[in-house]
Amino acid sequence: MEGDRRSVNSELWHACAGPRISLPSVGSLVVYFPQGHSEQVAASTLKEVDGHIPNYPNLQSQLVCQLHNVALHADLETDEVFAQMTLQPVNEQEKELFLPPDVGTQNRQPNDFFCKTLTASDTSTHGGFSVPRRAAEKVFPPLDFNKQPPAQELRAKDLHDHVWVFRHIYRGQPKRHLLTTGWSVFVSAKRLVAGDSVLFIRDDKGQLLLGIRRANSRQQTVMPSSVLSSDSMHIGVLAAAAHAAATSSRFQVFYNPRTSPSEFVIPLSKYRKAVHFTQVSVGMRFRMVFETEESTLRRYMGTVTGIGDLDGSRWPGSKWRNLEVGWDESSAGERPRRVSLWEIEPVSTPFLICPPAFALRPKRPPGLLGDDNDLKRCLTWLR
Amino acid sequence: MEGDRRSVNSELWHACAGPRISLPSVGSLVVYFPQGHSEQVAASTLKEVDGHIPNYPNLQSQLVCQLHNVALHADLETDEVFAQMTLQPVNEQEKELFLPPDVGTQNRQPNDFFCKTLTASDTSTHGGFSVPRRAAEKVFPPLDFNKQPPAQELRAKDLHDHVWVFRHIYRGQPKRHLLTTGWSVFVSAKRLVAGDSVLFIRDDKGQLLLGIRRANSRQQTVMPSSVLSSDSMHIGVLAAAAHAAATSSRFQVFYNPRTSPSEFVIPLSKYRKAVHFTQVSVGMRFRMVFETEESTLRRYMGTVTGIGDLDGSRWPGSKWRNLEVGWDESSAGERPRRVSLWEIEPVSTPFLICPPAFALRPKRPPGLLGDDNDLKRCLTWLR
DNA sequence: CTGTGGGCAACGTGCCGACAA
DNA sequence: TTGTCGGCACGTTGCCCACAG
Repeated sequence: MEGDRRSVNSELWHACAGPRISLPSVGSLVVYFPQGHSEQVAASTLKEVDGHIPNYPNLQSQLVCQLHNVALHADLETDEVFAQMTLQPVNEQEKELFLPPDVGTQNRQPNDFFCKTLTASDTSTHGGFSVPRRAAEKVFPPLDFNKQPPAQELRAKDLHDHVWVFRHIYRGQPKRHLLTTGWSVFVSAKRLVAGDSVLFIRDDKGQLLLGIRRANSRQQTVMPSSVLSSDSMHIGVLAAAAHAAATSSRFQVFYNPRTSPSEFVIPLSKYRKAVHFTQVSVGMRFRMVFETEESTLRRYMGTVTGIGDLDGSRWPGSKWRNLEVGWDESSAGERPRRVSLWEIEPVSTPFLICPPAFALRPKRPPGLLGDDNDLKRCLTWLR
Repeated sequence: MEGDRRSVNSELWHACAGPRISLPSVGSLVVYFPQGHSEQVAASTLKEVDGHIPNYPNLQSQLVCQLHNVALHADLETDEVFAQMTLQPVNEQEKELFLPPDVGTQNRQPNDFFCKTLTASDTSTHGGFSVPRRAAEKVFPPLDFNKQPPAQELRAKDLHDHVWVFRHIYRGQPKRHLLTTGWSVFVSAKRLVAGDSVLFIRDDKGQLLLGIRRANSRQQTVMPSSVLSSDSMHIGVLAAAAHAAATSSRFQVFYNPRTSPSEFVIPLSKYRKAVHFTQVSVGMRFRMVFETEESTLRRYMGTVTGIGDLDGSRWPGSKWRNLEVGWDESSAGERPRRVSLWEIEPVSTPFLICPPAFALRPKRPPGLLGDDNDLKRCLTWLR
């Protein structure tokens, strides 16, 4: 077993992972997508899957599994958070025996919590860290304003239980909260640059915790490719899943929320709700949640422009990213061109702005692309 | 293909890899050992193979392959050298068609070359780098001794073609060669500490090259385990080899000379010479080459104490590390307890010091462990 | 011949309020 | 409210030689 590493503080892990990330409950049923896992490997190695990967004809595009264990970890070098999940494929008959009680663990951000994106001044060697007023008042212990200037020593634990000590002072004209002594060693130790974020939490016992989120644009851990060829990694992912499916035995999956393009272990209930109760059709309008540069959530609107296999030769009929989509705002072009059904929230099409002729078309059989002329005319009309 | 990275300078690569490392020639026939490859993964991840790995009954413990390509690389973060080999399993009948012309590429260290282990003074922030006199005279361009003091600017390329600039000066009482300006940025950029080594080469065109060798004791790249479970990595290695063997198709192997406990791609001619022309038996005396702390070669003497499978359940009859050995010098205990036949040089047993009764024992059938009492008495007698 | 340490100058780090966005 | 800057003190870096192993 690889259980010799201790799990890290769950609240801090989720704060570092960001508001969009939730993990399925231990014991519940989930759907595991080898394709998604492979995409995470591709994102980590910067190598796409090429033609050398053998087919695993007995490996389905999705495996219903029981989630036996979730361990939360953080990379020792980079502090990147990741989750180690123990999965076990379940047989068809077992699937109906027990349905999971809920959809996901609490992914709510802690209450006494703040997250600030670092400025050039925060990360320069010239000075310290400027703490937003409200943040300092919410999560730091109150200062003694009788002292001149008011100051105290802060101690905060990171994901590895390393304690960082900062001098917290309230000074300047106008007055502001600053972290001075101790700040620069933290910045250089964690190799923070302007654009990265720092977050502080006050937990139940009043202890301070702190974590970091690197800027979305920054390359996360570029897997040192010196150990294993990316081919072998992709094969390893598929062969491990195929072996587990064939023998109904447990296997290990590492999920990197901030590297992986999408979650690939989905609560079964969420999956079923999306697949069985959503009438998806070309032209359907939907919303989808993304994390902004400022680490907040934002919904973007889009339209389904096609339904079909992402990789028809290897994974025919897979539900993984089988929806082609377009986005209303063409400006920020970092949004995916393909999504999966469970990632989106359908929006009841406002009949007012779309002629009934298009909106009421009979649903096309899934997996088949129809003539897109109608759709194009509709979209043009919408502009 | 993963050929988008450029190969690095071969001479410099071999200098960094060390004198013990040689690579098979491109085009030649080699023997590939999945077990050895797996051991490299274990060394990189610090995770031993556990029981969760499926068996690949169709995968032999050794594959005869043609070596189609060798690309020399270096890790961008750590400068660790590694080789990417393209292998293709060959059929039984093909094996005899062409025998490789030679045993290995030139692994001789370059002529105009020196390697110095860094002292505390070399790596401290207090000063520069003290260049051994002979080394400076052999590889650096000659100084103009009319100048007072004699000094010049040195430019040297590393494995990534990054140019480092140093001020080379000859001063002090007594006079000595020093690198001053530019040295400390190099030390901190490469994260060198006392005990690591730096090497300089003057190539054919008079250009200076430089590289590093980290101290043997220092942990090399600890694979950030956040991407792939070590189980999946081991499975990936085995499944990739099994697939290639089944389809006679090419596959990629990454060899890390300084991380891997042993080479696992061996020239076929070397393998055959060792296996067919060596009468191995318990009690046999041999020598084996190791790299010392000072980056030089040294031979150690040992005795074969047993012959048998390293992993009888998974790899029965494998020649990989099937010799159990003891070493004459018990002091330095970092030498392996098991070796493979092609790693050692048999020494004709001096009959003078061992009673003929032991030395002339009939050879035991390989793979079977005999009664060790005779051997033990012999070894005791030798002390 | 070369590793370490004292002396000393130059430079960078880091704390302060001023100012403005 | 908070990001950046000039001012300034102090600690570190880095070049020099002396000395000794």
